Amino acid sequence: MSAAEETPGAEDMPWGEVTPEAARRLLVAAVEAFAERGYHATTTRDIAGRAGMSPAALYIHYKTKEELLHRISRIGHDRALEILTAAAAADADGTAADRLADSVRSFVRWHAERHTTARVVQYELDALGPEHRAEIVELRRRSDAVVRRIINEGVAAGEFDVPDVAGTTVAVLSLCIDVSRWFNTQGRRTPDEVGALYADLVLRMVGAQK
Amino acid sequence: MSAAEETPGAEDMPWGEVTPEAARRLLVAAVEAFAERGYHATTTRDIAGRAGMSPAALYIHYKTKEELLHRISRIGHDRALEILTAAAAADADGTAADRLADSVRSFVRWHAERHTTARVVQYELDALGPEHRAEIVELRRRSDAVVRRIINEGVAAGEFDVPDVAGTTVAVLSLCIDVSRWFNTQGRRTPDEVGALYADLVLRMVGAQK
DNA sequence: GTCTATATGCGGATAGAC
DNA sequence: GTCTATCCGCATATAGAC
Repeated sequence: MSAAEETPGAEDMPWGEVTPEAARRLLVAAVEAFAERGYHATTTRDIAGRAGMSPAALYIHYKTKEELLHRISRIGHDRALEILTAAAAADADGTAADRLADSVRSFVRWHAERHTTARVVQYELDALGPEHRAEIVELRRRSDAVVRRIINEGVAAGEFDVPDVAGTTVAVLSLCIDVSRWFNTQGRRTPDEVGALYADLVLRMVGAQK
Repeated sequence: MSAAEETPGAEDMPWGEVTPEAARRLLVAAVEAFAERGYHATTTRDIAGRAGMSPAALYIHYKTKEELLHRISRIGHDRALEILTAAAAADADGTAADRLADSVRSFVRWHAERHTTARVVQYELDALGPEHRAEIVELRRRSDAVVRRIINEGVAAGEFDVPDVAGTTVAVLSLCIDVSRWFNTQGRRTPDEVGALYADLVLRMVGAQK
C-alpha cells in the first residue's frame, strides 16, 4: 500500500480517501441527496448541482449513478465494520459484557452521528446491481459474525443468559441500524446519549449481570 | 356508517375495504411492487401490468401514483395501530408486563406476516406529499403513545425498571418496525416465533421481573 | 371501465467545444 | 476536467374509441 493511502486522521475525515476533490464533492452531495430523497428519487442533475457542477461533470468521475451509490455503500460499510471490530477487540481481555457494550455504543454512535451516510448505506442496498449488492451483503455478514461471537462468548462464560443467540444477534443489529432512520440532529439526544442508552438496553437483552 | 363498511372478518381479508375489485387488484399489485423495488423505482406500468390491466386503467381508480401510496399507508397504519391498541387493551386488568408482551407480540407478528405491506407503510413515508405525510405521522405518534403509556404504568406499578422511558419507547418501536425490513418468508423463523422472541427481549429491556 | 394511442416532460448518459 | 447542447428512452398522465 502506498503512503498516500494512509491519510492521517482518515477516520475523522470521512471521505478523505476519495480523490480528486471534485469526485469527493460529488460524493458528499450524493450522500446528502440520497439520504434526503432516496436513491431513485434523486437525479444526477441534483447531485451535480449541489456540488456546483454541470450534470455532465458527474460522468467524468463516475461511470453511472449506481457506481456512485456503490462507492458510498462500500466505504460506509467498511467504516462501520471497522468501528465494530475495533470496539470488540479493544477489551479483548475484559468481560464479554464490556465488549458488547462498547461495540454497541460505538456502532450506534456512528449510526447517529453519520446518520445521513448510514441511511444510504443501510437502506439503499436494493438499488445496487447484483454484484455490488452481493459484495455489500458479505460485509454485513461479517458485522453479524462479530456480534454473534461476543454473545456466544458471554454465554460460554456464564455472563449472559440468551436462549436464542442467532435471533438476539439479529435483533441487536437491527436495533442499532434503525437508529439511522429515526435519529435527527435536531432531536433531544446526542449520539453519545443514544449510544449509552442502547448499550444498556442490549446488556439487558442478553441478561448480563449487573 | 353503512353496513357495507362492516365487512365481516375484515381483519383477515386485509384489503377487503377497497372496492371495486379492480381498485383492490391495483392496490395489491402496488404493495408488492413498492415493497420489492421501492416507490420511486416502481412504474405505473408495472403496477397496472401486475394487475392485468393497461397503464391507463390505473387512473380510473386513482388520481396519481402518490394517492395509491397514501391509500396503502393509511390503511396499513390504521391496521397496525388497531392491532397495537387491541393488544394493549385486551388484558387491561392484567399486569403491565402482560400488556407489553402482548402488544409487542402482536405488533411484531403483523410486521412479519405482512412484511410487504409493512415495508411500504414504514419506509416510504417520505414519498408522500406534505399533507398526507403529516396525517401518517400523527398516526405514528399514537402508536408511540400506546407503548409509552404501558411502560409508564409498569414503572408506576413497580413492575419495570426503566431509567429512560421516552428513549426505551423509541427503541422498542424501532425494533418492532425494523422486522419488516429483514423478515423473509423463506427464513428460519415464523412470524409467531419472532413475535415470541421479541416479546421476551422487550420484557428484558424494561427490566420486568420474571 | 377498459382499451389503444399519444402528449409531454424529465432523467441518464454522451458529444464535442474549450 | 469542465462546460453547453443534446440524444434517447421512459414515465406519468390524458384523449378518445369501444
